[in-house]
Amino acid sequence: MTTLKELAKLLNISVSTVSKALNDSHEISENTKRRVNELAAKLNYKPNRIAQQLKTNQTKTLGVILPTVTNPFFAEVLHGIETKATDLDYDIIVCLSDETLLKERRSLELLSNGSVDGFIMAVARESQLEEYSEHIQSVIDSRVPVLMFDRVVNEIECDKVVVDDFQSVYDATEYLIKQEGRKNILLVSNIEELSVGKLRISGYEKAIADNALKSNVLKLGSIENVEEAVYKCLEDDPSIDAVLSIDHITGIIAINMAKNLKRSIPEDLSVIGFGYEHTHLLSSPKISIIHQKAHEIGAMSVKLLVDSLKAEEHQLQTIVVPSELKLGESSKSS
Amino acid sequence: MTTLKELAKLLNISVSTVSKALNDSHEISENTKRRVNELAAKLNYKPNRIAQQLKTNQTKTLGVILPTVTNPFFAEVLHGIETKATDLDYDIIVCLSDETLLKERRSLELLSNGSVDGFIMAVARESQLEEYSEHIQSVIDSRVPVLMFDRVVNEIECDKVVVDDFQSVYDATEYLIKQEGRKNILLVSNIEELSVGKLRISGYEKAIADNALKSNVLKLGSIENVEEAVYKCLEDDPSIDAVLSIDHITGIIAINMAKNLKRSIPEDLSVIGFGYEHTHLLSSPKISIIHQKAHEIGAMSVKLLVDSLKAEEHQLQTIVVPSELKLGESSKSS
DNA sequence: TTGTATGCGTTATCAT
DNA sequence: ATGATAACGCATACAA
Repeated sequence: MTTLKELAKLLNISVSTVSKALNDSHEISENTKRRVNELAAKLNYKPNRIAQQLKTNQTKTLGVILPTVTNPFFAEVLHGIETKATDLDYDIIVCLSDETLLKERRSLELLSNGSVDGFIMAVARESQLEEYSEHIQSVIDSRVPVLMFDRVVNEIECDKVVVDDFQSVYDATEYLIKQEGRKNILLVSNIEELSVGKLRISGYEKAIADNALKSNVLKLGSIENVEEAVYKCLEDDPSIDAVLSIDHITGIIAINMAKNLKRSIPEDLSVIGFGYEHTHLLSSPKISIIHQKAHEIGAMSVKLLVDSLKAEEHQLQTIVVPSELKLGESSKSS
Repeated sequence: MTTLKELAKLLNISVSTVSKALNDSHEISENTKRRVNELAAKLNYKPNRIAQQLKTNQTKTLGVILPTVTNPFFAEVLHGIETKATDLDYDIIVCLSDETLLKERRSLELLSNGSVDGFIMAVARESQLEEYSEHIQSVIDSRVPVLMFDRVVNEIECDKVVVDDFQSVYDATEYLIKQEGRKNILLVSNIEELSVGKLRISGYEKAIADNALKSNVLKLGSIENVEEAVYKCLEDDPSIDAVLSIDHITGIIAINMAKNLKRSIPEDLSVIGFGYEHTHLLSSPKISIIHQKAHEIGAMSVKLLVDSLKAEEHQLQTIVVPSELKLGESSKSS
């Protein structure tokens, strides 16, 4: 790697002159600038990023801690984060907690030594179950800003970007009832123990209660054979006329099982699930989804965090990114 | 952030004594070590990573450049990379090229200024189509090691980790012919223009030729309505008794379309696709897949790159990670 | 217009 | 056993 010192020596001028020339300082003569820039270009000089970071005491890097990246929701959030960060001239260091408290904690500790200017994170499943968050508070106390998205800890005061979990499911349930005249809506879930799962189920329960219907919830979080469970549930109760899945997988399974049971979709049975960019491609008929704007969630998170990094006075915010009901072929259009 | 200097001042000793004490140097008295360590713990001192990087001239960070992360293959590779890197005490900076040459090039340039000790990358679709790779060669020339996985540029000399694309598809085709007695195998693809796509198709063609059968290839790369195209193809030719998809999506579509056409799977029609961890969950019957060991590919890549970083003399290698045919319910067991 | 000196936080070498 | 000094590469306040 070429350094300022090398350029200076080759040109027989001082390091600071070279530095100023490269930064186009008005103190430097055009002639010198030209000479410096030519040599720099020739030797492919690039200012050493590490040295700059040490000097300016900022890394222009964000720490991103995700529970997993094989879940398409988080994959798409990551895409949004990466795109916006690149836009704003930030790098991202990515850590995966694998849904464990241990790795989440370790990553936070390891990176809060000046490696990053701030964190964007969604809390690991285990951390949520154990309701443990001291490791996160500790980072904030050490004055490294943290932004939480999707899965958040209410007790911690920090910027947050969340989905309208309650409302979107409430609305979808209302849609099935009011627009499609469904009476027996089965809610299917494999994430009932997560904060977002609870909110979504509440949205469903509220809509069901508001319409004086009977709640019907199938929790699959700890079940081995999900397909079989869904199949049996549908088989046992032929009066079920709609399935509302609150995750990105059980909705598709419900469609497949319903077809195996010879139920017509959407005539006999409507199916709505949660989904992302290409979810609908994977089912026939194409599944209707509550589309979480995952990309946008990621982008918003970066924007909010970087804004707070720049501002000296910052008001903590919680931004709600509304979801959108995207009708496919697995439910009737109104 | 607490620094050595602050500790030194509080303890009325010199910076270098503090540094040595914290590094458990034998030159320092036990008593001093104790005092220093206690204060350091109390103030939550952590050595500034950036300063260490500048000093040692290594970042312990790898640049990871992926075409996309919403494709489950790359998501799982990323998981493998992250896990192994954490293991070996490396961080990863992740960039997404979005399949474009522009972003790939930009990321490479931006990070080859001392930000990372080496790169792990899969070439963007656009770079492959345009057969442009000077930006990669240029990084290597500047003495920053690059490792390519999956989608590689043959002309560039560097470490590589690849899948047995040709062989795995050859074997799967043979399996359909020999074990299941299939005669009219339709190959379905939406990645025929990529290096890996070409290799996979060659594997198929070879097996077909070796068995004196008729080749039947459906290329969907630029098609709008994939479902319709697959449906029509199956409808038009009832003699098709097997589908071999070389990507992770068209196999599932083929199953759905075949069911719509009332073909029995696997009695009338076998389906084999490419897949990853949870692919089989998304179809009924569960799809048989050529399972690319994506996680392992990521882990191997990190190991190979880090090894080369440590060695002063390094022999370039190309490692082939064999795939595994995992039978689901969409093909007959032998 | 150019050059000198200083400091970012750490570590290593060389005194004391 | 402890401390002073230099160095990593860069940027900037200050001198010349």
